[in-house]
Amino acid sequence: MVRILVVDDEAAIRQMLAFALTGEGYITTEACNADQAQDAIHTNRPDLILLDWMMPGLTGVDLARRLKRNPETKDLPIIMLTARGEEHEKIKGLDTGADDYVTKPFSIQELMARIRAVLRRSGKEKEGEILVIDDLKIDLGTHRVTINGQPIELSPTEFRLLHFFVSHPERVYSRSQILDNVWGSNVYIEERTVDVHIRRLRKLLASHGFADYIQTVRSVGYRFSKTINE
Amino acid sequence: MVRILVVDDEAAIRQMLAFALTGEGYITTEACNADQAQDAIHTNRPDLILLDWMMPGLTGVDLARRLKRNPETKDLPIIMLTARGEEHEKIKGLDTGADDYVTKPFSIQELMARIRAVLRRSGKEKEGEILVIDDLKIDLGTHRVTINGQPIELSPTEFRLLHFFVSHPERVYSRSQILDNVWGSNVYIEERTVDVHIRRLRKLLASHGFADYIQTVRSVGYRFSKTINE
DNA sequence: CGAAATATGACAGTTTTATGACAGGCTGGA
DNA sequence: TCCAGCCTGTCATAAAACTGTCATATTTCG
Repeated sequence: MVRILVVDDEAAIRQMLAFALTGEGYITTEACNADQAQDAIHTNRPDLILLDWMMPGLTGVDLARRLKRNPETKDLPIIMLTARGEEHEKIKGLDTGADDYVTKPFSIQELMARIRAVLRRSGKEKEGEILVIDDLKIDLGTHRVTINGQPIELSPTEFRLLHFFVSHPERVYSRSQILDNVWGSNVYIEERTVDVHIRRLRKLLASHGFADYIQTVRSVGYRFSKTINE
Repeated sequence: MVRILVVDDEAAIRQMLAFALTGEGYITTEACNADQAQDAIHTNRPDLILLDWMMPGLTGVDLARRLKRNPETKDLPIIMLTARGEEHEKIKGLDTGADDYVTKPFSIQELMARIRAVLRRSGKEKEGEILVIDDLKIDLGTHRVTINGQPIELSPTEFRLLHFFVSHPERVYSRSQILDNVWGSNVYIEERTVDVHIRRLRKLLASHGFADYIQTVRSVGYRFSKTINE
């Protein structure tokens, strides 16, 4: 489950990118300025950032520099979107810390290729990763979940939800945070729907003896935790 | 538990904001003019102030300046609400000391994003904090309370109440101050209700060997304190 | 002792979450 | 293209959990 944050002040471009990325199986979040972007990065850390070079207010370059300066965010890969007129080479020389550049207008294929390349370089790619918690294993490469060796059949959404929980254990997430992380922002879905998916996931896990890991934190949200609370 | 003070002379706007903020998990207090605001700031220090720029009497700008001049309040982040006609740029130049500006009409999302951004900058964000007093730990990230490692189950209100006490120890609070801080102002609740919640919290803490920390100060209120008084 | 203030236990109304059912959408095949 | 079957988002409803208030004890203090 790779999450991509799209930062661009033009709604049309954001939407186009979101559409294309979603189609490729990425989860997208949008921000229309640097502030919103920072916000999104903190509440819902993406795996990669597509950043428009020109934006009103804090520009993409500034934001990139700032992110690269902060140790907490400096490993977040950034792909900068630049307009043709802006002289690629010159920009590259600016030492913004971006990991790659794409010149508008660009083809979707080209962008996707670069995204994959950057993700591969940053090691964030899904290949080969295996998450383990107790007897639960999530193999991202084969997209397979097993408990104690026994495979479990999960629907796509269940898989993403479990993946999210396993990679963010112990912390409470509100329903809307869960929606953002698992469904991607810019979807409008009833918050209660999260409950339903939680139930489905719980039922599946329970039927394999892996119960009580998804805990309800009343009036806050849910938490995935090994420590059973009494 | 982040508290936000909303200062605006129009009741409708105050209510709308209070509703939206409460929905996001903030505790809100309202004031309809600068005087009330100052009052509220002293009896119930907020973590952030939403301040209308135009108000009868002392305007938002004046109040902001005053707060920023006072060393005790100068670190309180302020977000100024301005009407469109008021020329953003000009206002920014006024050196009011506000930390950010939002132009009316604004979208709730935008406001929330800016609030989070400002809170983040001021380090007041809820994430990751862990409060400790003796063997009592409150982990805001996982929303978990433990005594000596043993988890305690608290209801939402109990959690907020304990959180408030632990972050404001060694000081007496009247029942109405407690109501303001834990329930938010603009709720109409019997003062005696505080007693009941205190009792519930005491009982829970006592059952885990953490008794006598919440002390009754007769005819004044309650105090959370390590130093047991005789 | 008597008034005032606080602690308690019980309770009913609310709020929040869990569940079961369902219909539209989508997918892969026929 | 059409169909069967799986996914999914939403509801209505049931089930829990939480809360605010009261009436009634207890305690405190002059």
